[in-house]
Amino acid sequence: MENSIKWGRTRDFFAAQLRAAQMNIYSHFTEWFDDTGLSPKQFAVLYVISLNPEVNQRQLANVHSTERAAFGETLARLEEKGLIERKASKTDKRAKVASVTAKGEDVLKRILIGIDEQERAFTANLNDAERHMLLALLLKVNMPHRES
Amino acid sequence: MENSIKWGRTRDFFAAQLRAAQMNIYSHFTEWFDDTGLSPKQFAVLYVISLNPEVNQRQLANVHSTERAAFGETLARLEEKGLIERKASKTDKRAKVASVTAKGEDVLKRILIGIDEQERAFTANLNDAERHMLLALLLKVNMPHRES
DNA sequence: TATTGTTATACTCTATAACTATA
DNA sequence: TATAGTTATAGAGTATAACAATA
Repeated sequence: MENSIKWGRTRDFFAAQLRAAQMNIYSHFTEWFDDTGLSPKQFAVLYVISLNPEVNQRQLANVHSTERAAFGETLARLEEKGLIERKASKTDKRAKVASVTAKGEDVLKRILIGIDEQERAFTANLNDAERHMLLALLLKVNMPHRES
Repeated sequence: MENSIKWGRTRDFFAAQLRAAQMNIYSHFTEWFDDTGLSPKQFAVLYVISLNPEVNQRQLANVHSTERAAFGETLARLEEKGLIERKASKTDKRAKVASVTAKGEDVLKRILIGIDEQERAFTANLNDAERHMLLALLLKVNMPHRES
């Protein structure tokens, strides 16, 4: 019964395979780093803030291809967890700059120590050459390209 | 200023690149097929239903790796749009089977006609060999593998 | 006038738990 | 007892529009 499902061309569609891969890595990541309570996006945001402590919210939102309004919510969640702090920019009173707290640095460090192993485990079906190829192809796809 | 953002290892992480790719194709798909009002997932669900009109909701949910409760909501949205119908199974009074309406078939047809062009446009940075390679690698990653 | 961040609003997707009808 | 589907609840993520403060 379960085996009689017809898939048609489902497996040929990038949209479907990318979505499946993204859901899988989301689950894998949150399970692997369960103690931190962070999602892949929250980790990425925390990581970029730690590298750019003087950057304002709009710039951070741009980096993560997210609207200002939605991105403010993401930052609010990180702030509620005590992982970042926000304060007014010294040079522009409209802007806020975020910085990672000591607790945030600790969480970040734990993920950075484990992330390579986590990603290798996630891509356990691939050998090293395939792993590098997949990452390179994803980067290439994600590069901005001319509108058709 | 915008250019001084430090990315660190962000571009090395599968989690970040898969998430970016999935967001990009979601935007591209919904823009390309704006007149249908469907998301990639809704299209995939509609497509699988059209191929498997006698399959119940639990089986459909399994195909799409979604919990029964959440999947019921997805079907409810398709039903509200008049693209599918649900009726009780003849063989199991607990179960429901979904089928695509005439309107649903029309929407599905429009997407299926354009999907190859849409996916080629989305992967405009890749040549044919790279495109096939990317899809093959995604399929391989998405294959179930042993727990470590 | 334009920009930064916020608030309000809305929709999709995800999950868990408890419920009902049936098997 | 177990299963199919629903409802209730919660949270993350996404987006648009309107607003106050500032540039």
